[in-house]
Amino acid sequence: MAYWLFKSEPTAYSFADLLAEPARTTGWDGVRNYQARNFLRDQVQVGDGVLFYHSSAEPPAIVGIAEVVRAGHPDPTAFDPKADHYDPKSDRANPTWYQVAIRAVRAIDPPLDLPSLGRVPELAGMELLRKGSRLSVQPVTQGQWETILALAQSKSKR
DNA sequence: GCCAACGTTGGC
DNA sequence: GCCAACGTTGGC
Repeated sequence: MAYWLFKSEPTAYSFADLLAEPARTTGWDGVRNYQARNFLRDQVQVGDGVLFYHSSAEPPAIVGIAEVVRAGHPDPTAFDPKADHYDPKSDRANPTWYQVAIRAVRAIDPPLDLPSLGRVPELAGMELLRKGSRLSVQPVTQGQWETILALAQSKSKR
């Protein structure tokens, strides 16, 4: 059991979009960075926890929790000439790009915005908070995961 | 819109 | 293998 943070620009694909999917599930396609690809292909497992993060948002924030429902498998959009992230160099016999499938668990409301996360001592050292961090699939430690869930719980409006 | 911090490409 | 040029990400 491991934990991850997945980034998405909400104008491209938001947590609300995930909640609106059939079975609240989608293939996490379009990842075209080798370090992120390696995590998706080799390490992300069914049952792992996912923090859903909105980048280039106002403010950038962790907005939901998801779980992995299918481990790494080839990303079909890499083979589709009409897809945004089509990669003519990838082929089905030896795929370059991988995806996993995730299912929404619940929204974090209010979201945990980036400036606030930066003030949490327990999260010092989190990859998301590192200056220049661009990795779109990043590992989260169990301690970071528990801290974030506790923050979400304590601020939750019900 | 700016720009820092990357990652990728390609000449050599 | 080096590294300059270029492209991208993403906070501000």
